[in-house]
Amino acid sequence: MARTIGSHGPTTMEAIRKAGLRLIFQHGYEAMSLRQLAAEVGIQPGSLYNHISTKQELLAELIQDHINDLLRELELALRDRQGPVERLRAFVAFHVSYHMTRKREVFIANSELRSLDPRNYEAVVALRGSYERRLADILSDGVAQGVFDVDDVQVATFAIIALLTGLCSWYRPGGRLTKDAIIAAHEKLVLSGVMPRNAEAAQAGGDRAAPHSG
Amino acid sequence: MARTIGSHGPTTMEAIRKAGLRLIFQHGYEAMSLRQLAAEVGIQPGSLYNHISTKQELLAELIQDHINDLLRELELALRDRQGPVERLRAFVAFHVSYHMTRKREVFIANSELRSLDPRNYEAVVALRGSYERRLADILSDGVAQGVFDVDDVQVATFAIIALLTGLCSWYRPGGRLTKDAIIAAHEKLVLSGVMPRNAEAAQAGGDRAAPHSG
Amino acid sequence: MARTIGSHGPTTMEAIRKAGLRLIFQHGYEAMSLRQLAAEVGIQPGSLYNHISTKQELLAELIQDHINDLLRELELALRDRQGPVERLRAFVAFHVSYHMTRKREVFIANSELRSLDPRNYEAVVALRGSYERRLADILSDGVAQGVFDVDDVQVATFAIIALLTGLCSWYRPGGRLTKDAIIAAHEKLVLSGVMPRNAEAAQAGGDRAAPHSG
Amino acid sequence: MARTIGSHGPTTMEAIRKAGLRLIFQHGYEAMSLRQLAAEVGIQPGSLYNHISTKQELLAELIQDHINDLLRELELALRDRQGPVERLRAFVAFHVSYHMTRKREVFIANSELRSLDPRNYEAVVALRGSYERRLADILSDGVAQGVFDVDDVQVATFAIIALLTGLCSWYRPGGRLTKDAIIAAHEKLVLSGVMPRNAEAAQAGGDRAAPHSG
DNA sequence: GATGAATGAGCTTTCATTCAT
DNA sequence: TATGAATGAAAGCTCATTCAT
Repeated sequence: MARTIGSHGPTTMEAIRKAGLRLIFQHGYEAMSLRQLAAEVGIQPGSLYNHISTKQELLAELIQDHINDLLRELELALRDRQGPVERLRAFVAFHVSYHMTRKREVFIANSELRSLDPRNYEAVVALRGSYERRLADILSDGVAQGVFDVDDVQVATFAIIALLTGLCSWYRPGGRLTKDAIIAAHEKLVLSGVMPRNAEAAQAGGDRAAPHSG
Repeated sequence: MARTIGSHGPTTMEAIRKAGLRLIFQHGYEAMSLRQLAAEVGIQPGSLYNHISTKQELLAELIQDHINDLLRELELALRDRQGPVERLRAFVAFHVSYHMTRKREVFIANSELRSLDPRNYEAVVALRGSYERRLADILSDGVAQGVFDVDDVQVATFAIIALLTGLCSWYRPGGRLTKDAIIAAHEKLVLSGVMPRNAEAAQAGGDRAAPHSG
Repeated sequence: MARTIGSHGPTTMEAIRKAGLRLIFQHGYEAMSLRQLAAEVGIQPGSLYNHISTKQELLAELIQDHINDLLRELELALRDRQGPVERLRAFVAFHVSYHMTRKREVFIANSELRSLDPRNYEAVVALRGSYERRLADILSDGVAQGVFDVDDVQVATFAIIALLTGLCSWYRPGGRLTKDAIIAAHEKLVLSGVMPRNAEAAQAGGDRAAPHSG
Repeated sequence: MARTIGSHGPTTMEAIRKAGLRLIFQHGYEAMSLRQLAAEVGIQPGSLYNHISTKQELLAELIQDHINDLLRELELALRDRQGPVERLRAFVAFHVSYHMTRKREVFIANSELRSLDPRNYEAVVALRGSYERRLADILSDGVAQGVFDVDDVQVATFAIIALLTGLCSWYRPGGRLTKDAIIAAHEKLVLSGVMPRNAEAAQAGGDRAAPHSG
């Protein structure tokens, strides 16, 4: 508990991750220098290497941890949700909500993929693929059951994820809209987008009190 | 093409822009070195400065030119289109089509904004704002006329643009789907997303033979 | 011919080689920093890279050039020399003489071999091998003709080269002995060492049971 | 052997010396990092400092201990040997034998002298001088008694030591020749080299006008 | 005696940029 | 317009060493 100069113990690694997240989000991975990072943390550049093995590995870790969290939490969010409509609604609500609270991780995981070396790149893309597949499966089920009408499930999957992820680039906490309003707006856009017109399919209704609305 | 080594005349600048586009798309602005760029063009690094004034200005020019083109061509695409529905359909078709043919410029203009210095940044963001406003206006009109039903025009604007722009990250020419099929899929997603349910709103019809479909 | 600041043109590379030779001789390759080298030459560290591709390649070049020179000049020194005795004498005189005038190159080529990366190492060792073979051939011929008497040609080859090369570690120009005296002393040692004692001089015999032979 | 990880007690120092010897022999003093050394020993870099005071002092100690051993054992090897010829033979046999069994120490003591700081350097060079003097004395005695014929005792001393020490750079245990054969070969070379050719063997003469003698 | 985290200096190398030729 | 050599700053990383625990 001494904590004399600079930071100590397990705390330092946490500080590095936090500062790294911020700096990469702000300037990009290539543009962030380890000198900057060290200064932010309050240690000497060389001291970073007591905690990370490489700038590249720091990036990989940040991205991989994020994607693992994302997958794990998606699992929780979808547990107990039945039927394509309810599951899609849950997916949207979860995705938007997660992206609002972990904007930086999400942004980095999307925009700095190209800075990963091939080995790390493959690993992350594989994980991301399994996230996308969750949505694709929901859409496929919906199409099969006739509750969704989409020309191409693949295209719709990419489009929906892009739509939802776009949030990161404009959302600021404390903005004009409440979290729930934002979630509701996206739910409506997405659900309308994939449900068949004219039929009264989506009973929608007031019951869609968002998960995560707490 | 032709003029291989030590290329000269007006061609050199064109070669620089082309190579710059490719390299920035591939590696990112920060990660692209002028040495790489010069090598790609077939000249010495110092010779670049006979054509550009700064790495920063090269980026700014590439992005600004792109956004100007985008705006100009959008204008053409919307000319003669009447009514929110038709105009939205035209917007989507134009945006998707443009993004398919100029993927690199689009991607750079989105992802390298943060690398612009403040002066250039402001200029570009302003231009981008006026592009977004075109879509926002269409949506507002549609809401006013009761043909669109969106919770929040601002959110919908961002969402639609993100949805459409996402295309750049997966589209490869010669893929599974034709250009027209991709355009159609996006039109359907977007239009459905913003048109009110139950009413038979979208008169759709065969007339939507896509602009740019040539 | 302007020569404004720092050094220019082909001269710089020559200055780098010269300074490199001196510094590596003095401190060793690992201990010589490119900052030192650049300072010695009168340019910035980064500017070295306009002339060399790598610290490693500089070393390799210095060593390789030396060995090539050595081989080429040995060829000249042996041309027209007939018979093992005369050829051995010429070899010794040449080797000693060369080592006195190019002490630094010789020393580096012997002591910094281990700092070469494998590719360069192989190349240099091969060249060195062909230098050694010249001596081995002379000895073999002499033995075949009965003018030399050595137990093992290989061992003798190594021993003679070591003997002669040892010169580099004590010779200073302007010392107690003239160049010719030094050459003469070495010729005598070597020639005597390999020529048969016509009488029964070394009674050798079983009594030389080695100390430490246990 | 045993005591694998985090080895402690008097053993650790021994492990450090052993590993240090190996690493310095292999990579050179400058190129060996204490991190490498610690890893080899199985402790953390910082822990080395419970055993050594400085990287420099470790080197000095290794070299000094070696030279002291060398001197002590030479004393034993020469005890009871009478007469220049017998003493020279004993010297050669001892030197070769010692160099075959302690190749690494010998090599380091020769090649890393320049890495010693001035104080340590002086001390070691003084010890080495007294080793060389043993040989010089033998040669001088022999010349005085007329059993040796050398042009210059100093040169001969250096040459013989270089010849014998060269062994370290090619000898590998288990090679083509037995230890005794190697010793015999060197004895013959050296003894022949310094003993007078009873006849007019080396006619020396003016004809040895050296190439390069210009 | 060992550890883990820190320091501060230094490393090789790359960078954008300049400029005389 | 192109070149080749230079600059000055900075990059990622390694080093010997220290020291509280």
